[in-house]
Amino acid sequence: MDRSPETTEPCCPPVLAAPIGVDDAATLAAVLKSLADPVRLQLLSIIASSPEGEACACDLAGPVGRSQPTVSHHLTQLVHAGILERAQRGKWAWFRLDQGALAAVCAALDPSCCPTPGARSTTAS
Amino acid sequence: MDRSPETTEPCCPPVLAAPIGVDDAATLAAVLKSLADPVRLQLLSIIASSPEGEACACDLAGPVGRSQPTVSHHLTQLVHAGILERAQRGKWAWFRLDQGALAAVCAALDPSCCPTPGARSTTAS
DNA sequence: ATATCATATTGACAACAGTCGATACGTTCG
DNA sequence: CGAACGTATCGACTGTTGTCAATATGATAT
Repeated sequence: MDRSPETTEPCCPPVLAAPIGVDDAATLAAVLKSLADPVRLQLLSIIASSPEGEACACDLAGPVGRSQPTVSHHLTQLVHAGILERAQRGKWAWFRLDQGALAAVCAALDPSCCPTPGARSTTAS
Repeated sequence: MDRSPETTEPCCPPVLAAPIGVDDAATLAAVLKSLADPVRLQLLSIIASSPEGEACACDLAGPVGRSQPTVSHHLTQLVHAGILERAQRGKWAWFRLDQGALAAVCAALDPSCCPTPGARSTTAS
C-alpha cells in the first residue's frame, strides 16, 4: 500500500488532550510496539545515523548481534509499521528512516512538545 | 516518589543522532513497551484529560472495559515505568501523569521535533 | 546456465505479556 | 470489633513475540 508523501501525518489524536477511542489506541499502540524493542531501536539508530541516512541490511546484523533472519524480521516489522522505508538496490536492501512517522508518534504522545500543523483537528486533511 | 521538575531531560540519548548502545536501547524500549498497549494508552488518555489531571482507579475499570485486577496491573506498570504517579487518598488510589516522562520519550525519539536544551537537531538530508 | 551472494520466508521453540477469578490487604464507617 | 468497600497480589491460562536453523527466493557475475 502506498504511503502519503512528506506530509507529517499524526497517526492518532493526541493522547493527553481527550480520551482516545479503542481504535485510535490500538493504532498508536501498534506503532509504539514496533518501537518498543531494543534491537529495533538499535537498528533505527544505526540507520538514521548512517552517512546518507540509509543503511544496507548487510551491515546491520553484526552491530546488533543477531542472526540475519532475526534482523530481517525486525526490519520488516519496522517497514510494516511505517517507520522505515525499504529500497532494493541490486541485491542489497537499503533502509532509511521515515522521519515523519516518528514525528507523528511524538505528536500523538505530546503535542505540546511537537507543534505539528493539523495535529489539533481530529481529522486533519 | 520523587519526580523530576520541569527539566525536560531525555530518558536516553536521541535515537536518530548516533548509534545507541544496548543499554540505552533497553532503557528506552522498556518505557516504550509500557506505552505500547491499547488499554494503557486509554488509561493515560483518560487520566490526562481528567478535570484535575488526575483520576481515581475506581473510575478507570469501566471505560476501558477490563477487570479491576487487570486495570490495577496496567496502572502499576505505568507507575513503574515512570509515566504515572500514584497517590493514595483515603482508600482510593489517584493517578496523575508525569508529563516530563512523555516529553523525555519524545525527545529521545525525535529531538528535532522536541527542542530540548542541549539537543541540537542536525537535520541532515 | 550455474555458482555465488544477499535477503526473505518457514517452522519451531522459549519467554513474555495480557487477562481474569479468587483472595488478601488496608482503610473507613457503624 | 466487624462489616463494607477499594485496591493489590496470586495463580493459572492463553496469545503474542523474539530468536534461530534450515530453506527458499531473487539478483549478479562468471
